[in-house]
Amino acid sequence: MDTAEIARQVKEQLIKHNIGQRVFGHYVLGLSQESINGLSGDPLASQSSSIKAPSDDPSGGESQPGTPLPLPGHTGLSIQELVAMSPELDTYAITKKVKEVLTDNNLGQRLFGETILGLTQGSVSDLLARPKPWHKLSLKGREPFVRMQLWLQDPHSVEKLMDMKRLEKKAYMKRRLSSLSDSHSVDVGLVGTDYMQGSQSPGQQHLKKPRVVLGPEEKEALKRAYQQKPYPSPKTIEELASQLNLKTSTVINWFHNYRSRIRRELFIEEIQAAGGVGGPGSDAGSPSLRGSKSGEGDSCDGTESEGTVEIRQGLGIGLDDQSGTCKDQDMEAESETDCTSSGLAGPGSSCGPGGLALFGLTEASSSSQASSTNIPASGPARNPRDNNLRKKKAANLNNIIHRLEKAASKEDPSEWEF
DNA sequence: TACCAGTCAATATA
DNA sequence: TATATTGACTGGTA
Repeated sequence: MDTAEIARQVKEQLIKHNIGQRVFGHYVLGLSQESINGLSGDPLASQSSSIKAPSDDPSGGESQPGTPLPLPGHTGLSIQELVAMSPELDTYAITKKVKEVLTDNNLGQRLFGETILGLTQGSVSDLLARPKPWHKLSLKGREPFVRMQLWLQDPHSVEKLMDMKRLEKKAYMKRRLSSLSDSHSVDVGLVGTDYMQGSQSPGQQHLKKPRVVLGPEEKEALKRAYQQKPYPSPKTIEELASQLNLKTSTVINWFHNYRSRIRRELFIEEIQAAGGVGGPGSDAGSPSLRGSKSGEGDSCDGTESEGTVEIRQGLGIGLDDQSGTCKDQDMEAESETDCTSSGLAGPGSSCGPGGLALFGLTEASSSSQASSTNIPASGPARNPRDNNLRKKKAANLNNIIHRLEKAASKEDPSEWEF
């Protein structure tokens, strides 16, 4: 888009919603008012590539993230550079602190997400509740944590967010007033939740696909299928889909999501078991360890699965084995055991720095989060969660042993499979 | 091509 | 109303 056009539209929006250039410049672009005034070139190009061009008014209440605040004190560096330069961060401690600050100051996840992180409320909720350990994150995944860290370090962070909150409220009230006085006015540009609730054009409306909501029976069946085979063959997927009256893409998506969320839950379990107190993971609705767990430690051929009979009887599906790769178990075994149980960690090992701990507990955090996540060789279980973890780890160890044995039976090391 | 990480956004729940 | 959950999607990687 033409930069002059962008500038023109931004100007229009600022006037329309009574937002000063100073505020806009400070919060959105990290520039002074004079700089904003003189903008005729490409104001957004100087921002990090991850910082999307403002598509809306930050105080407009629209549920559209993408315009995080400038990085305090680091305006010369892009977020990617900061992430790349960042030392290992304790993501759990960061999210804990952020949650505290937000709660203490009565600041919402939506506002925080949209202004500070450039993420939606749901993503923020997810991040805060289930932070992945630093070393498990990609560069992109680290970005929000760096932003959070910088935000926490900024002495005026709360103050700025409060300002944003006030601005939002003001803009909202203004809209309310104007919509009351002119019920015919069509303000689709910045209508916030109104937009979400259906003020789109009819064209947009009919493009929207209704969200699929899986029923408890369907979920249960899928979980059982997962226990049988975390990586079902196309044939199994087809069968599951037809039995459950779902689209195959829905089944595929469900398996992807479930695998990924289970993996993430394991990180949380590990962190908590390692010393994190309370915090995330105490939820009961996550895909974590309630009935899906057997899939993780089971041998690849599913011999330990408890769902076999049920799924076959319940769905009439013969789960074929040919294409199951056991990759999920492999990965989870890696993430849980490869650093602790043997020398299996390869080039892509997920061990923390120096092989200190399993889930990337930073040196800083490892002191507070116990010395490691290693499986205790023995000792009484402290609570059911510990038992659960122990079981999982034992299952994963079995898996590793199983594969080691398989590997050992091959003479040529190049044939070894891990 | 299959899988994953990360995210959105609709919906459910507190 | 704020937060949590989750199906779907995008883009990257092996």
